[in-house]
Amino acid sequence: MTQSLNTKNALTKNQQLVLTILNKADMPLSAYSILDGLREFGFKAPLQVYRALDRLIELGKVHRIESMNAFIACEHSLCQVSDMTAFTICEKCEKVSEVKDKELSDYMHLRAEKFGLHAPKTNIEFHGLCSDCSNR
Amino acid sequence: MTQSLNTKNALTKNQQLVLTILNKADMPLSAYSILDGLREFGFKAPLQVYRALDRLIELGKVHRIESMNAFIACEHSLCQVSDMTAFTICEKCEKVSEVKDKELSDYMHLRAEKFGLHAPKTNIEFHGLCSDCSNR
DNA sequence: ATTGTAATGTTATACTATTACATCATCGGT
DNA sequence: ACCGATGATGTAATAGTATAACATTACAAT
Repeated sequence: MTQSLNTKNALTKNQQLVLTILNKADMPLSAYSILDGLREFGFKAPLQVYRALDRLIELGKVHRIESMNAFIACEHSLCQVSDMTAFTICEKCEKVSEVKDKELSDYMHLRAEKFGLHAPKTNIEFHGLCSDCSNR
Repeated sequence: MTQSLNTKNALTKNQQLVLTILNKADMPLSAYSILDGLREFGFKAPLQVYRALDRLIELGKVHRIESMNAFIACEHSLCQVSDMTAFTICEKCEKVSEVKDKELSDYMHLRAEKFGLHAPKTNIEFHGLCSDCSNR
């Protein structure tokens, strides 16, 4: 049996295109700016973007920045699915950085269970001034 | 001098209406469902809702549930402005509860500074199964 | 009374996301 | 090789969320 184009983890063409444009960007992109960026590769409708994003998020390769309605490529590891994501967001320059912090992640997991929540997936968004902006 | 209708903290009529409908609801409401609920009180346009929400959020009386594009009244205290908000969100019954946890809040503040973020405002959204739903 | 400020009203428009349905490709079993 | 199931894709239409721009009103301070 030949390997399926999409057994479990391989990305489809559309997913690959969306991931590539997100990896190139150094900031979160909106779904529609991804669409515009991919028109030259044949994208024509928002759904093509949203479908790819859904899958990439499921795989942990992309995260959604909830407070911005925008999407960013995972900066960490081999994109394993994690139960916690955290981001710092500068209110001035809008720089977004993903935070990976095992201690924070463990702490959050404990907290969530303390609150009676099972199988938690936690998202944290820190809004403030990044060090560059606060030094100016 | 008579007290201004809106010196510093008093709410305007529109703000009061929006806050009231949110207090009555036991779940987050979208801006447009707030609008619909307030048509009988003369609301006609989304902006009336969004403007009131902006102010109420500024005052800490309302929070935005980022992952739902919806709004919920603050359940705590005298609605003082806090630098951290946290919510548990059940993926099954969609119940949303605000969490107030001084230890968590302090911890987050330390973390944010460790990440080099100044004047942080942090939002946490815990997604999972609430105890009711996970017991079924 | 005049004026500055904030709140409001109103229309139009921009931005974000999903539904619905048609088509195509691939895989597994016969 | 055929068939049917499944998943990916394409496309159009529509639903849902949020803001821009500008006109108007209310009120308190001078």
